[in-house]
Amino acid sequence: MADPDYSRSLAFLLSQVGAESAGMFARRLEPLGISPRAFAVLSHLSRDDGRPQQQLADALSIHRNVMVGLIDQLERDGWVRRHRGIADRRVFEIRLTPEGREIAERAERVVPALDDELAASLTERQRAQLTAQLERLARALGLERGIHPGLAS
Amino acid sequence: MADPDYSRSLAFLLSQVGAESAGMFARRLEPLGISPRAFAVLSHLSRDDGRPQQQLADALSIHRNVMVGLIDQLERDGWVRRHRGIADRRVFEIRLTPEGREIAERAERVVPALDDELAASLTERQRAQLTAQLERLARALGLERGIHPGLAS
DNA sequence: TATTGTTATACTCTATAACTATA
DNA sequence: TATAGTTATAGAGTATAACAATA
Repeated sequence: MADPDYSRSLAFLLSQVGAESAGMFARRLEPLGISPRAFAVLSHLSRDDGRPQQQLADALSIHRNVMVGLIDQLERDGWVRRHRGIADRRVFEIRLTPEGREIAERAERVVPALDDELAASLTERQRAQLTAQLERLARALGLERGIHPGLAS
Repeated sequence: MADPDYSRSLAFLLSQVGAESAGMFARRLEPLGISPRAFAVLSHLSRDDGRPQQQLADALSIHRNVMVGLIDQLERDGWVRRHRGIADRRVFEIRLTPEGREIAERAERVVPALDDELAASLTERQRAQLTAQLERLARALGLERGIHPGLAS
């Protein structure tokens, strides 16, 4: 039987390769005991520590109800702690622990390693072209830097 | 606050743009009343009608237990029918109805239309390069033509 | 014994709404 | 009244195992 017509389509290839890339990323995070969503939170905090839960949820397009369980898990793992806000006593500021900062750094090293692995079949020039075109595409589609639609809820 | 380092990574961009492409595809199928999985089944049948459920499941990497509900729905919609196999009376051969063949053709037209929309911000040359590199990447990653890892179960 | 299709069960996710404490 | 965080509930989806019919 012939290959389906759509198997060479841009939409299908983007979706197919993207799902595989997301899967590879999740599998490489698994030994560290963190989910892709937990990665997003840890990485965000490592650049901007002490954000309230609500702001974290907004920034990552994750529903605040879901954020509760995420932070619960990260707190259980000892990577973040909730600190009651002083100016506004309704909020919990989320701060990385030293262990949390370390796991965030380890997790972020997964990204360039995976990039190299993904690009192994491409020349340096092809890799740079592909990255640039994907970024142009992301902007044209209205996707924001660092916000993954697959994590939204 | 600065953009995260990973926002320009190949892995992140592939995953980000891929998830958006998959979402756009699903939203464009929705008015036709079919899910991405139903699309995969209909499209497969339009090229190779009358396959048993088990072979459909294998070909699309969808678990046979899930295939039962999928075929139930397609049958309820009037787009396929189960025919008891003659040579092997255990199997149900799945055949498109005339209405099913028509909806399959309409659904398949969604793909080139979405491709054009996705590529609107690229030159013809860039689009061809991007498609070629994604296809090379898909083969290098061991992905098979027309098999979407996100549909697997 | 193995395979096809099916069903039942439990488990995970998620969406929605409602609650509390603060503002 | 509105907002931050939380909890409860129900619904969708999925994985696992087991079943009947046939090979």
